[in-house]
Amino acid sequence: MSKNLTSRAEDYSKWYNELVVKADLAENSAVRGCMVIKPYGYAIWEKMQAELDKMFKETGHQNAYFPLFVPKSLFEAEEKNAEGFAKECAVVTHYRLQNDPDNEGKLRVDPEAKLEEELVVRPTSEAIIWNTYKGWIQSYRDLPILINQWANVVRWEMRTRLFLRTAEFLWQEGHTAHATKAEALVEAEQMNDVYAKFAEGFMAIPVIKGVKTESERFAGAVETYCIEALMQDGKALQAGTSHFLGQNFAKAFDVKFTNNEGKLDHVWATSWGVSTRLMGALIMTHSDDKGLVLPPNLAPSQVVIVPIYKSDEQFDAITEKAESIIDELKALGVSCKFDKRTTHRPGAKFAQHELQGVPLRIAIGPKDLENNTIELARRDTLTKEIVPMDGLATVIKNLLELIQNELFNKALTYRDEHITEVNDFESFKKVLDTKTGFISAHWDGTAESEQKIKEITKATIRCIPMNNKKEEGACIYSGKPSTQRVLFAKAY
RNA sequence: CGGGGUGUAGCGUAGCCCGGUUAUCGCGCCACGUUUGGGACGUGGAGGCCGCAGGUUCGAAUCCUGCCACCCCGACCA
Repeated sequence: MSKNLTSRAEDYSKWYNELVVKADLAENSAVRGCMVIKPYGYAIWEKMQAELDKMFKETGHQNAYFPLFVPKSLFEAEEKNAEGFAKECAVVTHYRLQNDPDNEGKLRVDPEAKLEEELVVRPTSEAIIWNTYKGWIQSYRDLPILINQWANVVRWEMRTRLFLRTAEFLWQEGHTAHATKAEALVEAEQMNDVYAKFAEGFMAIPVIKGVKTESERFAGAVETYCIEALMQDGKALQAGTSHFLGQNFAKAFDVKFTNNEGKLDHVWATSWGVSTRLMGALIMTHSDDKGLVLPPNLAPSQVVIVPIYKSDEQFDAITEKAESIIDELKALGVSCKFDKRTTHRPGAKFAQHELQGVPLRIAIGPKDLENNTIELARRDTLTKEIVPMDGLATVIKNLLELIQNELFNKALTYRDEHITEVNDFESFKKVLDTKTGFISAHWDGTAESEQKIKEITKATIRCIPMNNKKEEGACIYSGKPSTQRVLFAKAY
């Protein structure tokens, strides 16, 4: 294992993989395509969960839990949804193993233990949930139902990458039921707004809100809202989606209610989700060649204190100082860890905390004891300064807020510089190959043109931005008339 | 599932073409000592069914056959 990460310029993909493993976020497991999320990575995910969970509850949602398995007959009920996910489903066919008579010490599937009906391991939970909702809804008085679940799902992907695409991943999925179309539409848009606010305000990741084209839409949805982020290598990442499902699932699962006029109608639905993929977005938005850069909101420890000492007396004096700093920070709601390991030298600790993205590092040594100062180092800018002990906690608290804002602004500047307006196909291809990023271009609105552009350039329509400006133009591929520009990019 | 590649210590590797001492080196690991303001140094030590199963041979990490696993490129995708 080499000391330094592969640089982003050298091999972005390699940099990403090394960073995930070396920063101790996650690693590949014995199960193909499935990762082990390690404590440090999971702590970051828990920070995301806590904030999202709070935001869901503030918008009136409750948590519940539905089964991992979906009977095949339920799964296939909503045809488009089933068809969309069929190719990547893990299926349980048996419920028992037995000793293999032909192979001592080995087990085999008991051929006698075949299930009457196969169970699909959920790739998403609409089917089992709507089958359940059928029993919960009779009247408009039972609506709306506003439920979220934190769960794992399985999608049998051909090619996987830590956090970005794994065969099993963690996510939350909201599933709501409404009496009217208008209300469901408001819900779907609201949750997309929640995701955008979370990504930008909490994770410092700028996103573009928009709707998907028909071909990119969630299987079974009428409209898919999304937030799209731009990574440092110029590729787009879908960071969250919120679907207006119309009455598709209500019809498939026969979920009807009596409205306040006494008429029977199908229920209107939404579903929305974000996953551990956000970890990938976090890494690829902020981190650098020295490792992870965490926005203060997401850092398991916002500050780390590294003691530098020669004698036990010095160490004791530093410890006393460190503990008083920790107390003051705690009172201001700032988390701080004292790295008093005796097994590593200061240099090694500096390097490790940089690799793991701790936003601020305090070093206290003999000189600081003498002068009543500390050395304060910023992870994002890699700058250091000597700061007096007096009033330190407030300085740190303000600095953390500043870092949070500056990370967002830096990412926003990069993103905005990488949205290029293009009016012909040659320029389109050139921008994709050289500058990369989002391309704002006219499109004739047909799936054919979209598909051709994808085949030729590998770029897809990431979204049609919300409140998109109407503008007359000609499709960059077909030359046919267009009423608005859409955002293209190569995507993860 | 198509095309290419790789399996040697926890990780990264040399050796393989052309079979022949005790399987190479680095990192990491352990012990002791000296160190500690940017990834410490010295000395000593532990760690290997050379992917698995057959075969050829006096002798196989090396040659042959079969199998397995993983990686990369495509198709698919939160």
